[in-house]
Amino acid sequence: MSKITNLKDIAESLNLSISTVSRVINDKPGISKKTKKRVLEKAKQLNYTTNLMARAFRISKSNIIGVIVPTVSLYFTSIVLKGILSEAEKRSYRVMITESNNDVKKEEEMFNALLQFGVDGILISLSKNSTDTDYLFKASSNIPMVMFDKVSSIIPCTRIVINEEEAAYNAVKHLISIGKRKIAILKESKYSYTSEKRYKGYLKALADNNIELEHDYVKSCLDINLERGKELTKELLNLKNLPDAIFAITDSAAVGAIQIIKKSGLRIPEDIAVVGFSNSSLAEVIEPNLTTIDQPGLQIGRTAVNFLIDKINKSDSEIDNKTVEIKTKLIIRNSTVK
Amino acid sequence: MSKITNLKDIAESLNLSISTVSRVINDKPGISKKTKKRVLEKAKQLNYTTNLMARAFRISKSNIIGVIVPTVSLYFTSIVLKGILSEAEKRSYRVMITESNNDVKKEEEMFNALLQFGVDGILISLSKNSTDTDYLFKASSNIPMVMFDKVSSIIPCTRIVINEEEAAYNAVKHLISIGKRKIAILKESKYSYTSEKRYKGYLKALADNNIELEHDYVKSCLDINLERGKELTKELLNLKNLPDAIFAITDSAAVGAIQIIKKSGLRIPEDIAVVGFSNSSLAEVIEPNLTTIDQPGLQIGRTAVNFLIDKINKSDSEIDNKTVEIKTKLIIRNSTVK
DNA sequence: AAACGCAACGCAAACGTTTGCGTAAATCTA
DNA sequence: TAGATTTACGCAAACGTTTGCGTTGCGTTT
Repeated sequence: MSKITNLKDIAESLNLSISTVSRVINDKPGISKKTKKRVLEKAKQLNYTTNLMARAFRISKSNIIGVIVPTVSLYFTSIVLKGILSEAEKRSYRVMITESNNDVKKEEEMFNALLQFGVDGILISLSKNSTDTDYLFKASSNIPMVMFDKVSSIIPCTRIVINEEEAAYNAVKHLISIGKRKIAILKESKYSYTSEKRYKGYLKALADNNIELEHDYVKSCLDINLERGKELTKELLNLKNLPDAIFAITDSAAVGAIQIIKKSGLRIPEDIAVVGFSNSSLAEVIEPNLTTIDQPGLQIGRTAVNFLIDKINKSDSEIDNKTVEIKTKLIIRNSTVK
Repeated sequence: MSKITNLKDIAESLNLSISTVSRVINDKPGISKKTKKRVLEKAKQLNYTTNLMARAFRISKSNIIGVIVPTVSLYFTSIVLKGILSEAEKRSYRVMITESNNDVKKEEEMFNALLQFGVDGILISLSKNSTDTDYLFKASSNIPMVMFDKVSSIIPCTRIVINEEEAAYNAVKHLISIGKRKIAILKESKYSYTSEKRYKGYLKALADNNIELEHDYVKSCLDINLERGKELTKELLNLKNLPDAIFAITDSAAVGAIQIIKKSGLRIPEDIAVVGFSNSSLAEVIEPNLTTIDQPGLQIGRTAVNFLIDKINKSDSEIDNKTVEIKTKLIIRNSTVK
């Protein structure tokens, strides 16, 4: 453990005061070129690096931003994180990442932990069933915060989202445009934020095209994934009146649906067309390739960070309560058209 | 911005000294039950939370661990991160995550940045082409560090890895056991650490079974992925003497291989069997399902954190230079057996 | 030559904690 | 009950920075 040199070391070895050394390190005015040069040389010689912990403590600004997500291993989330990391690095912020595991209690714990560590701002994607966001409401005036993906409309802060409803609407409209009218949906329970939004888009697309809602075609579960997608699809295939299309609110559920449909001997998309949501890496691997909504995670992450950092550096702490929508687009593949 | 209460606030409102308050907060001895109770009540009333930044600065221990990975969005990596986060949280450490993007220069930058922020230890998976690990060598005696996945054998620190060579050996042995002898490999260039290890396993399996190496069956590229897997497989299919099996050092490359083979009309596994590496989510989606090596990311992440934290809390800073191997297993699916 | 201005630097407090040491009061010992 | 020990607390320094203010010394102005 070789000694780490600090300002004092440099100051003493040059017969200067700590303040002077500090000022040249931070490039503040009022220093002669000569001493500036001497200090910089000595600093390099002793290979000084500023103790960011001490600085952060002193000026109470850490240059760290905290992130809370339900889980890091979901493909979409990991892409958003990549966007966050790359953009944060450009603006020389570091990132502290935590998981809530869709547990509101844990989410609040993480939030407070990040606050205690003195992060300058927080990026959060809410837990799926996050209903009691009381703590967030209180906190929203105390720390810069931006929400992304799973957001709350009652917390005053900026939100980076896609237009879930419109995206789902377009997906279903596409199904209708290829002649389908008996369209089922695989979704989550009504406590899931994004699921409800997408469900609304589904309903609106049906209504706009004079298709009556068939309740048997609406399949919900608590925590959707590939396995649930299979199960719900099995239930659909047991109906006397089969659907001719399935809109799954998640790519993995769509993949599960496709696997079951294929096993049953029905043809995709002729008998049943399938569309997913997210454009994950599975979409081009499953056969037939999956028609889905492209959800630009990188861009979401990047804009979220940029809005947050802008807010951090804006001393006027008017909490702007705006919602930024990132454009999605429908990627048409063989699960809906040959 | 309501005022954040600190030890002084509590002390003054109770006519106590800051030291006393600090001692009860940290549950140190030498405090009467009565004042302990008074302080705790007041703390709760003013909802005091300790300023971790100040504490970290004072005792120069941050309870933060830094992580450097090539990229967070690779499935395997995101699972490792999940393991790291969950275990770190259990031991009340926070995690700062950074990406090197397989750029050694960036990797060193990130390393130094983490040091400057005063992390207590660093978890690192090296860049693919990391040859000049000089900075790590110097740093290894200054900060607790454990490497995982892509490690260096010359840096003195503990390493959490799988036995890449053995895993690859088993994969190829499996191909041989089902009667294949013309076994091709899709790998990366010789500067890729894991690729080289797996290639060695491939070579050994061939040698142990008296199969001569056919140089045309060894296909390399710089940065392997699904697309590269396709290209290399096309080259293989252009040979006059076709291979009867392909070992891809990555699931995504294996998927690319399968897609090309299917398109060519050849049967899997009868004509050409395919085995991948990692057991990613693609493995059960591609058809036929992919035989592959399960690489237990969660466990790797967890053990890496635990070793690191143990080392952090062991004041005797003997750098133990040990390698921990996490067991892998071959998952046999339809890409090799019907 | 006195007065002034400015450039260049030093002093010292402050950020919120932790902790070694000192000390008063309380308790115990004989 | 005097002395010894223990209990319970306070004092103040320290961690490495940043920064407002004060202080030199020099050159410039009348």
